[in-house]
Amino acid sequence: MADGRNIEDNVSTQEKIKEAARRVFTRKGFAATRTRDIAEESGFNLALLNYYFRSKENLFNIIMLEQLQLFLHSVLGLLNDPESSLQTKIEIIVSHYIDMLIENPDLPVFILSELKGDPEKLISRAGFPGKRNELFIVKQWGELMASGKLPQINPVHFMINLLSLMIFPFIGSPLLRNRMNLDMVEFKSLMEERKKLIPFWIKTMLTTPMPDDY
Amino acid sequence: MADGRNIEDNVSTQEKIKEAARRVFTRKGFAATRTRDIAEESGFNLALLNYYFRSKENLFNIIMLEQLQLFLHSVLGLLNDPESSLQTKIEIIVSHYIDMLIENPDLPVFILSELKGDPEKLISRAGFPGKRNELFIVKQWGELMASGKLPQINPVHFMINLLSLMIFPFIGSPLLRNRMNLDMVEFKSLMEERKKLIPFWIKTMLTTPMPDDY
DNA sequence: CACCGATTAAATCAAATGATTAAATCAATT
DNA sequence: AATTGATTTAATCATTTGATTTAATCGGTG
Repeated sequence: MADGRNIEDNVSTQEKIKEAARRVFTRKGFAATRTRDIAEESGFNLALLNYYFRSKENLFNIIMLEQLQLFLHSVLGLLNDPESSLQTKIEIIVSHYIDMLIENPDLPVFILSELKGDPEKLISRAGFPGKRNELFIVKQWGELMASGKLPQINPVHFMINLLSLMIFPFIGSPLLRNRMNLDMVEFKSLMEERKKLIPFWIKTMLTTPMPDDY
Repeated sequence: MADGRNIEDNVSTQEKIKEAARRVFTRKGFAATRTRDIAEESGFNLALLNYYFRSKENLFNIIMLEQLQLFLHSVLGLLNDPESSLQTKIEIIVSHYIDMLIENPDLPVFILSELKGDPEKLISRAGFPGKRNELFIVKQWGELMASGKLPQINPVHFMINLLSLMIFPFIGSPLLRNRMNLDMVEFKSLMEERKKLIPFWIKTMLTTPMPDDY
């Protein structure tokens, strides 16, 4: 009965198709994806794709929006939390985000290669937390920097570094694994290590003043 | 005469077509690229594409191989130099590589999204310097770590961090610029700053021992 | 049983696309 | 002037691909 063909079930199959579409789209990108691939991957047939979703574009937009949420929300959401200290904020974000990336290793390449050029249109449609100066973590960082002997570095560098150290390994995973002779198990183990290492690195980067000859 | 139509000139136009192909391919990827786009971009017509290069695939493989050289050689080549110290090696690599990325901002996404899955076939065709344990810089790093009080961290992390901090900003550029309210000029200026910052960060990461509670 | 939405199967369309061809033009060379 | 290779123009082909349609089937509900 859980697999029958009643009215309630169209939610389930519709969801199955969406899941299949997500897998194929994130693996191959929009242009390289054939609607027939999605149909096959879903276990249903082509006609049913257009029965539920009217077009490839439409289906893609739905997927993209959800994946964009997944990609941005956990980071930007937590980054905006006014409760936690800078240090714990970073620890939480890194741990959560690396877990998410291990579950969705194709996500970064998908987002960043499909978003080429005009992110505004899509992003604005999704009500994400604000830009640079609205982010609470930037305010925290600004106060910390103003207070003392921290190196005077544009806070944007700090954000870029945090994202780089978390995300890039997954983007470069195939090449890195090849060049470094890593199998998937070793790679995942390294990523687990980075949950602790990255917050430490970020902290030392922030708190170590640059010598004069730099 | 430099623009006439003699025998020598087919080198020039063949090169122009390849350049056009490089631009379109790196901007849109293989699947989204139409041979007609390349023709238009090159200023020549479709028939001439197949006159010089027999197929889209063939043209793409030529481009991909060259771009792969560009993407890997400067890093892997310099990484293997036994002459320079670790510190200066890093400084040189970062400076050169960021310059190259400013010139070719689409290169990382292109390489890393087209290489999905099976890098071996392409990479092996290009005789690149060796893998993990053959790289001289890894030996240097290993000696340094064995010698003393450096944190005991897998050297692979060090490589990953170096590449992450250099490459990711260009991969995430559209999104970063959008979220951080940066125009292209500010972005490039930040990347220039990073030529000095990244070597410093890497060094502090390497030489700062982790406290016990980590 | 009769009805109904879900789903399939198969055929088909129209457009896009990679590739090829043939004839013409054009510029330099001989 | 004749030759030759580069390049264009335009037409055409075969496939792929997104989309639509129609008729059939299937399973649960009333």
